[in-house]
Amino acid sequence: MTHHSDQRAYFFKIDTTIKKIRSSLQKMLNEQGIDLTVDQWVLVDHISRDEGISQNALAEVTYKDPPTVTRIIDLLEKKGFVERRNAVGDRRKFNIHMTKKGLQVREEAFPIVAEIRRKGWGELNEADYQQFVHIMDSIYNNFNEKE
Amino acid sequence: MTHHSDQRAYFFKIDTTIKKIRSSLQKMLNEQGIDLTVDQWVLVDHISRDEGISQNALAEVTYKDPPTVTRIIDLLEKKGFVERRNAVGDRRKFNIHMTKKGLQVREEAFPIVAEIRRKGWGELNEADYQQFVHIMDSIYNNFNEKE
DNA sequence: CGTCAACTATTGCTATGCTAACAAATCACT
DNA sequence: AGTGATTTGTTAGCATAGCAATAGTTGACG
Repeated sequence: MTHHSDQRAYFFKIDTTIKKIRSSLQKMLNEQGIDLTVDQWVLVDHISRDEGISQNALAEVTYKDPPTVTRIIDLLEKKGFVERRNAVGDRRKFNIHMTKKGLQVREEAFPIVAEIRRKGWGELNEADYQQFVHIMDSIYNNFNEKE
Repeated sequence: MTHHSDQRAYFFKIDTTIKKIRSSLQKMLNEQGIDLTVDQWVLVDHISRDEGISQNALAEVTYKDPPTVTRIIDLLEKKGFVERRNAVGDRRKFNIHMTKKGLQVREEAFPIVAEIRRKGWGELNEADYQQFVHIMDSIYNNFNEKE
């Protein structure tokens, strides 16, 4: 209790920081007239890097729940950005593919995402990045261990 | 683009880390039979440290939207943990106060929150904390600046 | 004073997250 | 083959988040 300046605040700081990043990115996407939410972008980005991925696999790599993935894919399909194709050999599965329209939106969004990323990281350097990864991974892993 | 190991990942890492902290805390609260969500806890904690605070002020200190605060207070009031009292001299405002029951829940939740906090921070030290604050604040502030 | 601007809280709408329950399909194992 | 367990995706319910719009008050200022 003694030596951590204000250990109490770390949850709060992470929370407000991620909110800020999300809202900045969302605002920028809106301003550019790109019809994607931040989470929809995350899926679009993954799908276009791994065409035909299944929904469960998508859930795993994006750390989202299967129900969440179902709904985001529903929305993306409604917008005509991706399509579900029946997987051969397993009638439970779908393979998710980008449409031409989806690939086009991805091209439009990509530089914006890169810009936000760059802007957020700012003048932080490689050593900061190493420290950052160390701390985040450490916190994350502390919750995977037994008592 | 060259020197940040995988700069692309920092958004993702923050996002998954905060989710992990939240879910661990929520699970612990549930296991102890405490009828609070993480966000409800955040408000309860603030209110009990600042009895009579207004909803807008609560929104500001917790970095939540006024509508979100309205709805969380609704839930807390329904559970009998807090109460809205009309502010003297301004009929638009409410002063939010803890009830006896609310203070009791807070006492139960407090050590759990402290334990989760301790567990998450683990073996990280004071220097890590300084770095952590530096990096998070830096990212946050980078989004408040003009171009 | 009187009007218009600003403030406080609320409501509605959409999206996401988490849990639980479920249907359909597939797998494992006898 | 046949039964039970597992996997895949979906649906439903609740909580949170953000945005827009609004009602009721209060404040500022000519």
